[in-house]
This record gives sequence, C-alpha cells and structure tokens, in this order.
Amino acid sequence: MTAETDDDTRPATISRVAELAGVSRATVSRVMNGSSTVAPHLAERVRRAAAALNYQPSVLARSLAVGRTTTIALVVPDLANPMFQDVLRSLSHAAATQGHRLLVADSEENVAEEGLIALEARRRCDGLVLCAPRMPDDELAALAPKLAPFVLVNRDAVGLSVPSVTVDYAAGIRDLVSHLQGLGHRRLAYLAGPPTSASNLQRLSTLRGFAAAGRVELVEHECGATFSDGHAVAGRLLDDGCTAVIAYNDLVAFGALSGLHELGVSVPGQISVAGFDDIPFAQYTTPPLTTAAVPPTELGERAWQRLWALLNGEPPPADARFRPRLVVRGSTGPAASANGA
Amino acid sequence: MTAETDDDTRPATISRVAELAGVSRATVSRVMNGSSTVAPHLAERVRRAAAALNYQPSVLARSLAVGRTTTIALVVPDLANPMFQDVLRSLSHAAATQGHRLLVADSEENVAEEGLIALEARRRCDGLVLCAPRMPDDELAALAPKLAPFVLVNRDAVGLSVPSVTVDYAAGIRDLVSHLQGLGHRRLAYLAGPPTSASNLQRLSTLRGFAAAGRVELVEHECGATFSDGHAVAGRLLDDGCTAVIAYNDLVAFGALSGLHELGVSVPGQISVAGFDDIPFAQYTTPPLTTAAVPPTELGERAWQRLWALLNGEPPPADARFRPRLVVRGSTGPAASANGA
DNA sequence: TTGTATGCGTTATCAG
DNA sequence: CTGATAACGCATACAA
Repeated sequence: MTAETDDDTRPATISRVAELAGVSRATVSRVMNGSSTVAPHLAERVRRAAAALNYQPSVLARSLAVGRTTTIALVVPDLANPMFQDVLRSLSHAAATQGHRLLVADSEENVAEEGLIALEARRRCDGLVLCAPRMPDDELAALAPKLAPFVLVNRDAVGLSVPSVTVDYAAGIRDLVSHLQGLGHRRLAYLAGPPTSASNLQRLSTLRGFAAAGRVELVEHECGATFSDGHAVAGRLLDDGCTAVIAYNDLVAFGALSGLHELGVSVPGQISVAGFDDIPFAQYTTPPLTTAAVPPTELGERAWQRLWALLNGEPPPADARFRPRLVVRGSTGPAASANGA
Repeated sequence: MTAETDDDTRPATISRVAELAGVSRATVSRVMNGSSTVAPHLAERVRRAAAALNYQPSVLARSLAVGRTTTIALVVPDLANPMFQDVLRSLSHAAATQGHRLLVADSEENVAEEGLIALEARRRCDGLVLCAPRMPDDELAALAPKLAPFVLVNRDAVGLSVPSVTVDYAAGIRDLVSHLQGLGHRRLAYLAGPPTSASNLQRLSTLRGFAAAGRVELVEHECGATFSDGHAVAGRLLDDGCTAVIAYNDLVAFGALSGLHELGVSVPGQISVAGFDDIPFAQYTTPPLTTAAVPPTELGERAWQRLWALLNGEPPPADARFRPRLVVRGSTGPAASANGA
C-alpha cells in the first residue's frame, strides 16, 4: 500500500473527515455547524474523526458557499493619526462583538489611489467603513454603488443614501468660541488644517461666520495637521494681537504650546490655546489642553451599528452626528488686557 | 420573455462575461489575469464584455481556487498601545508593498482567548504576525504548528523554529543605566511593568544584574504600563532616596513626570526620569523625555520581511533583534547630591 | 490558441 | 435523519 492519498501536511478537509467517520460530507457539515439534528452516535463519530484529523473548516470555502465573509474593511487616510486609530480600535472591537473581523487599509494620504484601495478592500469582505476626508465629492458619488454596503465616517454623503457618522465641528467651534468670549477674548487666531480637508472647512466657515457677525476678530494662519505645523507657526502668534488661538486639532495645539513655551510665552497668561479632538495626551500637556472632545469610541461603534444594519438588509439608519463636548483645562484663561500693549 | 436569469443586482460572474463575449470561462480567466496569450480580438471582446457587465472577479473564489488569499493577520493585545499601533502601521504598509492586505485582531489583553483569536484570525488568511507578550510558553508551543506560517513580534520563540523580531531590552536598559551612572546616579528606582510581561522581565533582570554586581542600588516599584500607573507611584519616588527613575515605558514615565510636577518636584533637578520606547510625544513633554528608542517602523517591516519569506517557502530567516537607541533629552541630568538631605 | 473538464472545500436542496 | 448532488466563482491540467 504505497501511500498516495495520505497527506498529513495539508489541512484536513470535510471529505476526509466524512470518510473517516463513515458518513457523508453533509452530515459532517451539519455536526460542525450544530444545525439540524443528527443521530447522537453519528455526531459522536464525526466529532472523533474531526478531532483525530485536527479538522478545521475552511473559512474561505464556507464564505464562498454562504456568500458571507463575516469580515469588514476600514479604509483610512493615515494610520498614524490618533483619531483614525480610535476609529480603528473601536470599530474592530464593535465588529468583534458580532463575530466580525476587520481588514484595514491605509491609503497613506494618497488621494489618487484612495478609490482603488477602497474598492479592492471592499471586494475582500462584506462591507466597508470609509474615512476619506479629501476625496472629491464626484469621485465618491461615482464609487458609492460599487462600495455598498458602506458607511462614511467624518464626512457627509453629498446626496447619496449612504449612512454617515460625523462630528459636528461647527458646534464644537461655537462652544470653544463662546468659552473664549466668556473669558474676555475678542481677537483670536485660527491655525488652519489642510486646505482640502472637509472638516477644516467646517471649522473655518463657522469661525468666519462669527467674524462676519462682528462677534470676534479672526486672524487665519495657514498651518496643517501635525505637531510640527503648530510648532512652526508659534512665532507669529503674538504679532497680530490675538489673545487666544484655536488650533485645527490637538496635535497642532501641542506644537503651538511647545513653540510658545520655547519662546518664553506664558500660556494662558499671555495667550490662550485651544485644540480639537481631545486625544489621550491632551490632559497631560503643560498646561493641560482645553479642547473639544469627540468621544473616541463612539465613532467606530456607531459606524459598526450602521454597517451592521446595512449588512442585514435593514433600511439605512439615520446619520449620527456627534456634538463635541467642551473640555476646559488649563491652557485657556482670562484675556490679558496687557497683551496688545 | 419573462426575465428570470437576468439579475443585474448581483455582481457579474465570469460565466456571464464568457457568455456575453462568446468565449469560454477559461479564456475570460486568462484575459483577466493577463496570463497566457489570447488572440487580440478575443481579448478585446472579453474586455468589452467585462466592462459592460462591470465585472470584478471574486477575490473569494479566486483565493479558494489558487489557495492563497494575499492577506495576512496581525494579532495584538492592545490596539491603544502606541507600540502596537506602530507595528500595525508599518506592517500594513510593508505588506501593501507586496500587494497584501492586513487583517487586524485585538485580543484586548484577554490572555485566555488570545490563542483562539489568533487561530481564528490565522485561518482567514495566509500568515500571521503575533504579538502576545503574556501568552505562556507552553501554550505558544502548542499553538505554533497550527499558526504556521507566522512570526513573533517582541517575544522570543522558546525552542520553536519560528522567526521572531524582538527588541533587545537588556541593551536598552544597559544604555540607560550607563547614561545615568555617567551623570552620577547611584541609587535608582525601576517602575515595573505588568508582572506577566516578558519584556518587563528582561528589563528587570538586567537591572537586577547591575544591582547584584554592586554597580547600582535598585529600588523596585510595582507599577504597570499606563500613564495612570506612573502617575500613581510618583508620590513614593522621593521617599527611598533615589536620584533617578527608569520607567517600564514612556507612558509610565509621562505619568511619573506629571505626578512629580504636581508635587512640585523638579525634573531633572531633584530627580531624573527616563522612559522606554520613544513614542511620538516623548520629545514634547516638559521636560522632554530621555528614553531608549525602538524605531517605530522597523518592527513591522522586519516582521513582514520574515513572513514573506515563509510564505514563499524560503527557509525561516534569522531572527531580528533591535538594539534600542539611547535618546538623551531634558528629563535626565546630574545627580543632585542634596536630594537625600 | 481555445475549450472541456475537474478541483478548491463548504453549504444547501431535495429525495429517500 | 441521512446522503447524493448541485451550486458558490474561479483557475488550470489536458486535450483538441
């Protein structure tokens, strides 16, 4: 008996288990899935055979047969960004709760290939969560049908029937401005994020609204989204007579804080600084950062909630819009009237 | 002609393309894969048909037929930990370079289920990168054959022939101690990480070695791995006459820094503080943190390099062991002889 | 060069 | 309750 069908190296298949147990593949399948009712003695034989062969059903084959992968994809523009890390973590956690796994794809801010990456990722699983703040509206619209079912995070779906979970940046900015106004600040600077960022635009237009209404004087600084961007702009902050500055996000605020510190500028004594996001380290800077907090786990959880509904053929849930929570810490204080002098 | 086989909603299959193009499925397959040589006019017909039907080959079916998913999995104990976020990002990036996607599974520090999670994740793809610092050696050994091909990150493979990429914590600690000794420190505290952490053990035994050799006096504090852990232990730091403290990691060091600051203790004036890892914010604390840096992208890249070799049936590459780089910043300074007074 | 036939490992339908 | 048998969608020897 020259071994030929024997191949202990390759993983056992359902057929080999069936053969060893002396039953049909269908029966093995039934036993493995706990479904249907199988005669106890047969079930036992199958279990033994499976154990003996160290049989593990092929997820792949099962997915093909069932038409479901129990896997979803997440596409983000930058895995180094704390915000997307939060989305990733909370989404992964939420999906795991329902027995789903997460495939992650980082477009690395490559707007040109973002669409292809999303498409490719989507085709590997059942659904998609898309973070693509810089993708043009028309491209998104064109992609939408091929990406479904999917949900958008941190960006509105123009006219598409795509659920989205977003942050109400306008409200956050309003809270920050009110807070600063209450402290006597009248003239404030905004450290603008990436020009193509949709969320930056929301912040900016809200601020311009305040300015247009004559409630504050606004000085805009082109900046960016990173620590270094904030750090680089610190030197120009005192020149234009602002007593407070709102940064695009916490990272930028950190940079500004650090730059101001190096310049010997007292915060909030001479100038107040506020961020946006409330990333983990915001409470640990010196001084601790006043910011508008978007709950780190909510985004991912809500996204999953909506995607889950879509996967089950339920009607697209209403959009979720989070109002950031104003977190007042030590980096903002009363306007120093002496500052302009 | 009552439509019955018409179903524009479901994705097109290779069969429908073949039918529309008037060729066999095999030919369509050849065209789609660019392989083999197909008559130009036929190829063109196939492409037109594919485009018309918006045909996208099923990744699933292809994977089943070929026996390859071009997907790998990453299992980490905590997605909130900056170190694993770095591994995730760099691994994802490196794998993408070779056209592979990443499936991420967070065991959420649940040591009991870690094995099952790894197994399940592994079965969904071609290979695995495992970060499981707390998993018992025997369990890992038992799991190894079922997880192959896989590579270990930040942990040694006891006696298994499993490639690993690790950090030479002992070397890092030696550098830190030498640095502190050079500043005149003789008695130092160690803020210990989780007792079950293998990397904590490496740090600890290295320090104990120094102490046993009479080169330093060592005071051990049970601590943990988070900011709060470091913060909580700050109050006890001055009591035992240490002039310097080495924290399990940067996070803990941040906490200690913050706690000491609140207590009005000057760093490094009264006590020096050093961390480990050099996570992004280490350079931005006040004072900036002296630490042992492990390059954030190397771990993931090397892990992919090794896994890639394994996937191609090449012999297991040699283990990669990174020697951390000493980064001296403002949080460490000359020992204050007046401290004990 | 092209088509036929078979396999990949499961699930599901439908008789018995 | 069980077992053939046909999908699932694609790739690939093999034959023509």
